[in-house]
Order: sequence, then structure tokens, then C-alpha cells
Amino acid sequence: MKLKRTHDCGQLQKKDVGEEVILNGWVDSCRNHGGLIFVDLRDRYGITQCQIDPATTAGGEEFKSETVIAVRGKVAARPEGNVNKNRSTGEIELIAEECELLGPTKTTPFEIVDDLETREDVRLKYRYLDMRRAPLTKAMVFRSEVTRIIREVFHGERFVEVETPLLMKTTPEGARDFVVPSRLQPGKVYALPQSPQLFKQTLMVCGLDRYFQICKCLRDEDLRADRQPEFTQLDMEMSFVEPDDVFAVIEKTLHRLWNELLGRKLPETFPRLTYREAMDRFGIDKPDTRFGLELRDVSEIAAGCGFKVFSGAVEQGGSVRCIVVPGGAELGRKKIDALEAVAKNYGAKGLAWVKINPDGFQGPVGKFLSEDELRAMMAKAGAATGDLMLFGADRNSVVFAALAQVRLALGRELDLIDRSRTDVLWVTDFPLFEYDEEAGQWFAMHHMFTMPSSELPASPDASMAEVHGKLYDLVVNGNEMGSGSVRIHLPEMQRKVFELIGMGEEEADMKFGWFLRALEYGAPPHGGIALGLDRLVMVMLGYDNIRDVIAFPKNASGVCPLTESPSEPLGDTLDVLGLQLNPAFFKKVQAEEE
RNA sequence: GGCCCGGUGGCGCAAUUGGUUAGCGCAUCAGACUGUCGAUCUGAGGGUUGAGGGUUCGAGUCCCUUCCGGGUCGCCA
Repeated sequence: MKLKRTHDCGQLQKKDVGEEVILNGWVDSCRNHGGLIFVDLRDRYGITQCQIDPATTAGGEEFKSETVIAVRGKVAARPEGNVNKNRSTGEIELIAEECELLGPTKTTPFEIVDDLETREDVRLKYRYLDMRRAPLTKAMVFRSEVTRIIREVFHGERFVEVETPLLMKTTPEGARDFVVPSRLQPGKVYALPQSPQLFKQTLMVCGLDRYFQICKCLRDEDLRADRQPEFTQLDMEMSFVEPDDVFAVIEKTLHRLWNELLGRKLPETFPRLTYREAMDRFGIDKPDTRFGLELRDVSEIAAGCGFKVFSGAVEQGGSVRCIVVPGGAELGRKKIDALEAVAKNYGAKGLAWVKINPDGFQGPVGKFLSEDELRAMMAKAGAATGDLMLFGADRNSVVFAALAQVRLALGRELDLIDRSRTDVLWVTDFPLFEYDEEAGQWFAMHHMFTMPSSELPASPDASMAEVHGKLYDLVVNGNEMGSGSVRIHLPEMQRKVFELIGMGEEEADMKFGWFLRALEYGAPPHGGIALGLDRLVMVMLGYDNIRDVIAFPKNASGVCPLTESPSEPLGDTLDVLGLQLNPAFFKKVQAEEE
């Protein structure tokens, strides 16, 4: 190239008037007036208007949108009345003396504009064009700033950044593994990490004391708006700590991120909610606390009532809970039906409701309950005339799931969510175990390396439901942003947990033998957390799609075609191996075979 | 795998709920224009409606099958 840039396209200001400069960039738009051409030249720093005299340049293809050109000329102040106040470079323009065509272009399949509404598969096919759009360019730069600040904070806190392997044995998370055939050991496969969990715990045994890494994790599961099979997490682990120590580092990190990148002050320490409280008040372990409509338990009143759906739910160990919508008596039937559809989607059989009109109760529940019962429920739930009460009655898990989603739907529908707020909180004291009715077995709710807060039973029994763990989730505006725990550092306790979740000694040794052995040689008490970096960036930017903060995301069809398997199908390989992947994977394979 | 929504010129949408040569905006191409700001004006080209089958005098519109995409549940934190 002859004309190499001296400045970028967001740089030139009034003080540069008279300077001889060269700009390189893409033609954002071209306004040809016959005797005078205006070209907006764009790079990631900004847009600068170039004024071109068609007599002095060839004119033509170099001014087509998205062509890459160089412009040499003199910076000039724009004439009075022609200043563009919407642009940082709007006071000046470049009077071109020479242009060079650097990269010609075909007509692009879609226009490079901020508010593009093109279908996503087309955007992904031409990702390099999509990424030229400001919202995506901004996201990439923003993301880079996020990781920069994270590294600053962690290095400042004496953390050591360590890289852990990609090719490894299966990881102890619950998802399906991606696997890579081994060349040197034919018939065997590597699993790609779902997280560096065991490595980071081992680093504590190494004595590194404070570790962090911004790393890729891979889980072979279906995609979602906020989920990618390949994602990035901020992973950290600390020795000789309690949860508070982990909280402090993360709070400091987020505080700086929000302050420096968004100009917003987060609290120095984040509010905490126990799992129990989160469920009781919001029905979900990642509550969006930016609005009210909290759940109320009316089981006591419902237990003795004549409405079988209510009393039956309580009799069978479930509950009846309600959401009071202030002024909700105004809501039309259509909206209530839509809310019921939400409840049903999450397993509820229906959504009972009653409107409290000035002249009496209206709605299905009103018919089945006595006036006294209704008044008692109003009192218990804090409802008043003009309100709407929505009820869930079922097993607790169903009531919580359905009402939590109904609450969120109401928040959106009634526009109750204050978007200017950032509610960050810790949810703590999760149960350690969860019973899977289908499998007839206990599972680790989070993962099996979490330190229990109380005694473990000698053998699996119902008391396991009462055992809580030193577990914590970070929740931002109703998004689960991270999850961590204090870990088990005593090998005997670790073996006990394996036993309680039905993992035999042999299986435990095969999967985690190397790790259990490590714990036997002076393992320090330790704990940590992992934050989803993609989600963090997404929430900070207020985007609603994780693919918009990832340079090259996956979609269902895949932009790049996969390579043909060089050897026999993987299923056969696994058979030959008898290799134990994780239980979920095996359950799945077996189910498909049957 | 289930459910919901969608597939119409390059892109975004429309077609009075079966009715004559499928419209519009942007983009493209040609022409005009010395102060525009995602310029304006004039004109032109471009689609047979994801694919296959069926109903009908007639299908973008109805039915069946199938492919693709998005969302969601399952799954996964």
C-alpha cells in the first residue's frame, strides 16, 4: 500500500485542522453530488467524513460501500452550519487530495448498520461482515476490557494465572463430554474439559495458594440464547479460605468492572440470600430482585379448605403459594390465560386465580373457597381490593418453578423491571444432594467436591436432603453468573461423598484416583468459584443473546462444516474402550440403545 | 426428543383470510446534482414464494411429508 494511515477514523479534531494526514478504512457511505463527493470512512475507532473532488480522483468503484480505501488530504474545519453534532469527528472533514483502492468488495449480502434485523444464520454465514457493525465491534472491545481488568485485579491480589490441559480424562461435571480420538493409543479418547475443576484443586495441593485462569470449557449440550457448547469462564481457587474470602475477591472484581466500564457503583459487599429464602420468596435460586411480586405461602389456610386442588396439594406434602399482583384485577382474561400457559409449561396443571373486586371476589378460586378463607388468604398474602391473586398448588418443585416463571412473565408484561438497576447477590447454603426419583439415587446438586456444612450420614438415606454445602452462586439481575464452593480437602470425606451418591470405590479410583491420591499428601482447605465470562459481558452490555458477545459462536447448523471422522464411528470406539465417561452420558447411551 | 414461531427478489417485510401479469422499503445498476450527514431526484433490472406430494377450475394462502433456522422444555448451571 502506498498510503499508510497516520491517524485512525475516530481521532481527528478541530485542533488538527491544517494537518496533512492519511486515513485508511472502509467506505461506510458515499454521497455523490456530482461536483462533490462525501465519503464516510469507517474503522473501529470511528467515522471521518472525507470530501472528494471528482476531478482529482478517478471516482467510481473505490467509493462503493464496504470498499477498503486510503485517503490522503488536509484536515479542514467544516463550514458554519455543516457540523455533525452526532459524531465525535463532526467538526472537521478531510479534504482529499489522493485516494487509493486497498481492497475492493462485492456487494454485501446485508447492510452494515447498527440496527440490523437480518436473520441470524445469514449474519453468522458472513460473520466478518456482521462483526463490522458497531454493536458487535463494541462487544469485542468491551470484552477485551473486561478480561484486562479481571487480570489486573487478580494479579493485584497475588493470584497466579495457570493454564490447564484441554486433552484429558473425563471431567466430573454433569454434561456430556466432547471427545477426541487418541492417535497413539488407538481406541482411546480424550475428553475435552467441562471445567478445570480437578486441576485447580490440585494446584492448591501444589501450594500455589491462589490460582486463576480465563479458560474455555466445553459441554456437549443443546444451545440456548444464553448458552454455548464452548464457553469461557473466569476460574479461580484459593487456599485457607472460607466463602467470605472468595466473595471479597469477586466483589472487588465486579465493583471495578461496573465502575470503570459502565460508570456504575455496585455495593462494596453484595447482599446474601440463602437458597431456602430465595426459593420461598422467588421460587427460584437465581432471583431477579429488581422487582417485587414475591411468593406467599398460604398452605396453612389451603390445607383445610374445600377446594380439593388446594387441600390435596398440601396433604401430599406440597404447598399452595400465591403471587399478589397489585391492581391486577384490571388484567384481562387473555393475559391471565397467557400466564397460565407459562405455568403449564413448567409443569403446573393450571394457574388458579381470583380478582378482588370492590363488589366481591371473581374468578375460579372464588367459587371454591369460602369468603372467610379468601379473606384469610388476603391477609396472609397482603392483598387488597383491586388486586389479583395467582395460585400454584402442587409439589413444591412444581409450585416454585411455575410461580417463579409466572412472576418473571409478570415483571416483563407489566414493565416492572427497573433496567437502570444492577442487582447482584449471593445465594448460599444450597442443599448438597438431590434425589433423582427416576434413577432412585442421590446426586450431587452442584458437584461432588463440595464441603458439607453438617455431618454426612453413614449410608444413603432421606436425611441427605437436609445436608447443606458450603456452596454459593453469584446472581446478577436474575442471571446465574457463577457458582462455587469450599471444597472437600480430606480424602476420607471425599470417598464418603462418592459412596453416598452411589459411586463404587473402583469407579471412583478409575475416574479420580490421581486426584484422591493428591488429597492424601497434605491438601490445604480451599475453595473457589467460576464465573461465566460470556454471560457476564452479555449482562453488562444489556444484550440478550450470548452469540453477540462471542467472536465466532456456534449455531445449530454450524458455520464451518465438520470434518469427516477419520476412523470408525466413535460409538464403536467407546465400546472397545469400555471407557467410563460420566454417568449422564452413559445413561443417555443406554437409553438410546434400548 | 416434545412444544411454539418462522422460511416469499441480496436484506427486511406485504399480499383484503383460495381469485386475474406476487407488491413495498432498503440494497444493486444507469442518469442528474458543489454541502451532504444511513443525501435527494429520475429511471431500470431482479423473485414463481425452502423442498416434495395432495385438494381445487384456481394455492404464497388449505392438507400431508420433509428440510432448515430461532426460542423453549427436557438436558445443561
